[in-house]
Amino acid sequence: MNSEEIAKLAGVSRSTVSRVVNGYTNVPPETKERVEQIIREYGYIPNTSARNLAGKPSNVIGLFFVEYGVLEENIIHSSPFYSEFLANSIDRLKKQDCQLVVSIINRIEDFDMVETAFINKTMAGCILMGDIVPNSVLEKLGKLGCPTILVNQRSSIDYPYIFLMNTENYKGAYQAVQLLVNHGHKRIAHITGSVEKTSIKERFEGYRDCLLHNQIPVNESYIYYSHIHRAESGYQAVLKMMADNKGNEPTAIFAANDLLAFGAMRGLKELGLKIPQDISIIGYDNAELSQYMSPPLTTVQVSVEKIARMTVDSLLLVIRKKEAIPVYSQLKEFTLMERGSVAPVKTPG
Amino acid sequence: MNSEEIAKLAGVSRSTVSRVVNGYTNVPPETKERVEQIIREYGYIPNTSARNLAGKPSNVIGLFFVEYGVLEENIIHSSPFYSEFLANSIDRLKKQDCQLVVSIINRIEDFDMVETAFINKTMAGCILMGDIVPNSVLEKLGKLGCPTILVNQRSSIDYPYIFLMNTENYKGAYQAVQLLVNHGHKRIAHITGSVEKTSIKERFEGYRDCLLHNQIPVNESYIYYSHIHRAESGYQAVLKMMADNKGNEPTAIFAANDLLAFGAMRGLKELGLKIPQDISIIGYDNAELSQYMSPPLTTVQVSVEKIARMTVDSLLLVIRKKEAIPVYSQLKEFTLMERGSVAPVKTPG
DNA sequence: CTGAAAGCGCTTACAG
DNA sequence: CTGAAAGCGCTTACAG
Repeated sequence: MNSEEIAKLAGVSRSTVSRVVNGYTNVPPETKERVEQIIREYGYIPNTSARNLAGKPSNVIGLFFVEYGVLEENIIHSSPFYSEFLANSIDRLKKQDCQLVVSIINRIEDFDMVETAFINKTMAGCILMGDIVPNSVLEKLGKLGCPTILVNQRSSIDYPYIFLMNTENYKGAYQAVQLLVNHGHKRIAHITGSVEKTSIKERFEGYRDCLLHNQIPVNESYIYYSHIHRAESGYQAVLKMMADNKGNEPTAIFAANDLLAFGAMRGLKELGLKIPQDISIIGYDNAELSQYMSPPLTTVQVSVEKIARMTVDSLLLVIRKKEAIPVYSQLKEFTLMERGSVAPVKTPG
Repeated sequence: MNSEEIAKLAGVSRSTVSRVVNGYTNVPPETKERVEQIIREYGYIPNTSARNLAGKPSNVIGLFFVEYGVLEENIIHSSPFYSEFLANSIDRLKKQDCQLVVSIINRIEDFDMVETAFINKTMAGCILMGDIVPNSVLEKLGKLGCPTILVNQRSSIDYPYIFLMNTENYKGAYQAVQLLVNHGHKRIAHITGSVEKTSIKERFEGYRDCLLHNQIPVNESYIYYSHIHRAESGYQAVLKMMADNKGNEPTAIFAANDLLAFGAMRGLKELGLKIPQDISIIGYDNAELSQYMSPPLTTVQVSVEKIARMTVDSLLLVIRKKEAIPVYSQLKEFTLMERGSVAPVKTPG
């Protein structure tokens, strides 16, 4: 069943069929009605490849998770943020009759997929998140005019179709650490993650600046760098941290995300420490399970649903209007979810 | 840059360019070399829409998560199984130069997407998982000849391009419950999930049969049905279960998945019960976090990586060979991960 | 308001 | 081994 057959059945030309399919206004109501009737009756579906080839824009969006060199691990698990973002994007796109192609970028060469898809007109635009996207890639995308939204990235690149969409990682982290300070903590450790991720870097900066503004020196031996954002890393971090600082152990920990915090909690318990009596801990992301830990984890919540919606809607707007519309670029809201994992310091100083 | 230009540059016809692009053998090495050189030099990328339109099969696979009527909740979170399956599928497909379109099916009508995409030749085949796919849909897909793999579903539908790929839910559950029985438990409760999911139903059957084979009566008031597979449901289930069975509380719980178990553990703790001293609990899936709970959760592990790989590879094979090849249909392996959440019953009987 | 025709960029018999 | 040509199914100026 193709447009030609529909045309014959309706007694019109393919041009007219095309006009009603595309909702053009210059078709008299009766003609339109008749054609639509036939289309429904015969279940005609316009061929996507033919439409694309003839110049219609694609209705597929690409979502690419960037994580360099970690082939066995998988970014989609590295934080609930990613899988939630994915799920929410799909929901949002479905409502707009768009499709989502998902892939993972492990090496710089993998970015070729993105360009290829756009050149091919097989993809109308894309969302990039995770590790830092190099400028060289952004420049290519920018020159191609590929509508692109970078989630939680910084970039000085200035192309009309490339946008940033960020959450308040710095402030969220700052406020989390301030809570610990307010409880009298001074020996506050930080389990940070991959420096390839802007969100993680910003959380680190929030931690550092909060300490400094409170006249608390930043102690390098209280900072543990884990490259993989999984519970196991948090677990290892805590064991190492406590061994390295015998007699001068931190009294509180700020973990760059909940998964790291979960692992850390397990480590602390194994060391015989009680949370929060002996040591306080705060995570980040408000993973669903954070409230099911013992004790429930204090953490920072960001509305993933909202950021996903803003991202998808903005991208679609840019794609459809074919112009560089100002895009919401930051979700300012976040909430410090105070639960049971933070308590006043036992022995101040 | 199109095949015509490449042809001119290489001094051949478009036909020949097409032949080398498609790796046909009837091109002399020197010609082939020359054309490939030009292609590389100019970065020529064959247009996907044109290829599809001209009859080349698409290289995109659809992955559809089926979950009826739960628009706010999201299946991708309902179990780590789904997000892990997704991540592993992407990895596997990337290696084969294929793309993955992901969507969520909430209503029967949404299945139209699947058909449309296949009719359009925009999708070469699909993977369906989650809630039960109705026969009417399978019949349509079967008649269209759409290569389809159903993960963890039962079906009597017999079409040459429709396959099942299952894990051993029945045996896994049976063995989990047997472990409890071996520890002397008789009052064994079950927190089950959506009956729309075959995997959950099979786990229920494994639970039931294990009890029966051990001459333990199946007590309806020990069975709690939760429709949403989240920690919150497990939490609620346990509170209700304990209230409903005052004086005759279960001494062990088998939860249909880890998320439910996590919630249940929290509920038990709030009720002042010690795990495993007062009550034992087993989950299912071996979620990454299960070993970070206190105590670490005993659970059943299935290799998601393996099932994803088998599924993707089989589907690709069917698509490429264009024939109904026998497909691995069941992953027999599973492992009971014994951790700290199970202990002998305190007061037998 | 509407149709004939060109064009999108490929693939694939077909003929040589 | 290779090219000319038809065809895949649309869209869109263009002319009327």
